[in-house]
Amino acid sequence: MERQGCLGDSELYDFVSDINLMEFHPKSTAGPKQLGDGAQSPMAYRSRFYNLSYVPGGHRETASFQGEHSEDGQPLHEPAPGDTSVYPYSPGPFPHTPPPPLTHAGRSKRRRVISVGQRQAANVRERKRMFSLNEAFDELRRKVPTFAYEKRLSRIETLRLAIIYITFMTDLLEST
DNA sequence: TAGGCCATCTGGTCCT
DNA sequence: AGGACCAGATGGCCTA
Repeated sequence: MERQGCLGDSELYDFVSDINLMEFHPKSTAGPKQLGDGAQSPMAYRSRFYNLSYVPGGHRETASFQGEHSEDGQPLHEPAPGDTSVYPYSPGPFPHTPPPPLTHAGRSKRRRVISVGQRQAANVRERKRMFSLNEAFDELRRKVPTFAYEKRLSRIETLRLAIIYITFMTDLLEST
């Protein structure tokens, strides 16, 4: 696993040490107060601080975009020209499809009826959009400094660490 | 086994 | 009209 970020060990050490002084208490209950009880290294402390676990080799790859294919491996396409089949309302087990709000005339407001093909095309676009979002997260992960053994940062951890990193670098610039 | 994280689906809303 | 964006719901995978 490659080292993320571009700081040298000493700089990283300083950065990590500086984090200790910042008021940032993510979800973890293991805050700075636990620094003395067994957190010998800044790495160990930092892991506690961010509620990150030491998982040697622990890494989960971001799922790659598999292209426009349905679950059964069939490629998904844009809706066929003649496809006028309407996507059924509340089709799946999802209870998050409440009945549309009714107007006084009893008709749904701005109800947008789409075909099965359009729904599938929208799903494909959404997957592409999320894939692109994850690519941006991966790029950000490579920019923020982490330790080699450290578990892959989650998205929320990446964002929070990036905020701290930017704050740290800004303070560093202003102090020089 | 519970909780965290993530991929995916879906409908609503906004914008072009 | 249709695409982009968003948030809620769900299920799978993984770890403690």
